[in-house]
Amino acid sequence: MYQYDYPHPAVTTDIVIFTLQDNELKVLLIERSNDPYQGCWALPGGFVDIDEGLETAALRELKEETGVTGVYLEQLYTFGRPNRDPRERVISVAYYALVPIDKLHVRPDSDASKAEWHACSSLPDLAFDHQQIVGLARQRLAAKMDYSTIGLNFMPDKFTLSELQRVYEIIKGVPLDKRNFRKRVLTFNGINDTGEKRQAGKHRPARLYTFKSQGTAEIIK
Amino acid sequence: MYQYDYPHPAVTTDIVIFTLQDNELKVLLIERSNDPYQGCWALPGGFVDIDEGLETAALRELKEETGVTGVYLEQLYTFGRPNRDPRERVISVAYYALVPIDKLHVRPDSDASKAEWHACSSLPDLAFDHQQIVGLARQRLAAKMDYSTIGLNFMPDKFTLSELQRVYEIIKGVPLDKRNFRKRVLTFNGINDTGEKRQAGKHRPARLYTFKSQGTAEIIK
DNA sequence: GCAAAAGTGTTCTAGGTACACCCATGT
DNA sequence: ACATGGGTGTACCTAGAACACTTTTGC
Repeated sequence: MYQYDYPHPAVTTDIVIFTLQDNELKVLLIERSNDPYQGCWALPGGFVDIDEGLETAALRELKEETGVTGVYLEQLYTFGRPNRDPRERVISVAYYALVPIDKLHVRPDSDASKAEWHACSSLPDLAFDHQQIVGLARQRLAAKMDYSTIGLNFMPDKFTLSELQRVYEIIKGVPLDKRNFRKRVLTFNGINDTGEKRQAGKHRPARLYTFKSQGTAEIIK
Repeated sequence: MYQYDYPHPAVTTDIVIFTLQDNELKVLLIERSNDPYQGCWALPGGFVDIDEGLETAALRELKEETGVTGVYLEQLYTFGRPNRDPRERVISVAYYALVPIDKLHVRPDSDASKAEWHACSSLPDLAFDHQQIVGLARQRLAAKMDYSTIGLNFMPDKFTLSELQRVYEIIKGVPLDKRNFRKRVLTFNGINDTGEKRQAGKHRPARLYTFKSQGTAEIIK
């Protein structure tokens, strides 16, 4: 039992974990095994330990839910509307993370009966105010695609420029011109030509590039 | 006495209140009358009531400290490093506000022995991690000046274009071209010519303009 | 008539957009 | 030889930057 002179809220982190799969932007959702909202889909997250930093808590959740580390993580917003949780006053510090396509090894932990990737374009009803959290995260992601290198964090260690262009097209939802796209990304010198090529199908092999600073998002322009 | 099965952190809001005075960007600081950091300068702020929204709490602090309402307020970031407060685990949701030059009627409340405006260029040592909070707020403000109408929230109800230009020059720290500046702000149709003029000194009177949507920051460009 | 801030257009430059063809490979 | 995606250059257009003089007022 822990006692305080004044009532204290509980503090959680919720984390919006994005990835790209099958040409779609997806978020990781867990099916809640406990009340409230039992059986309902929700964002991974949980209570912040009393001696644990906020980002540390988010990284812990991320690792527990997807097994990945060293990815792009950013604080999104703090949600604290009274009654957003029926149990007690809960203030949630939301984070969002970008997980490269090749790094995900989802292994749901004990709290969740299952964890699954859901396309952003057709999300189920979500517990609490998680719909709103996902919405804000998508908005932030889309905005940052324009003026930062955030998109590179979706890429595996080695990737082709066509793959990268596809990522931008999916998130922005518009087709891009190949020549202009290449001009722009090659002007920015944060990606390197590995010298290697990858053969995929009956056509010319593509050059492979790497992103120098995985896990970061530099502001450009 | 309030009891919980698991330890709960305390949650506060701290608020960085900016204004412009004497051609300088200033922040409102209070001198702490209680431990910890008694006698030290700190940001206004305080505990979030158990049934109070986060923004509501910030607005309450703002009103208590400066007596102003209806100004631009935005959530900045949530600071939660363990031990940032020596008393107990305290997670602080930081907000920042822009108060127009003519609206401020600072009246320190009981918590603070005094409240004073301090120039950002020469801040005293601050309590807790408040130096860091002010730093982040300044950074955000400077960035938003470039791509939003946030700067208009520093203006009184009626203002001249020269006054507005001066505001931008102070915050960006660089002189601006008068013709280009006027072209840009007049292209954006969120400010209106009142038709009135103001005589100030031995020179031609200046047109007075108003900002249509006080308390907001539209993204432009 | 002079000091002091208000007000007003044009030219130049750079970055973004639009656009079409050849190349390397597998079958 | 043909189908498939990889790779490359130029012309145009528009938004931002640089730049100097006239106007209105008070003293």
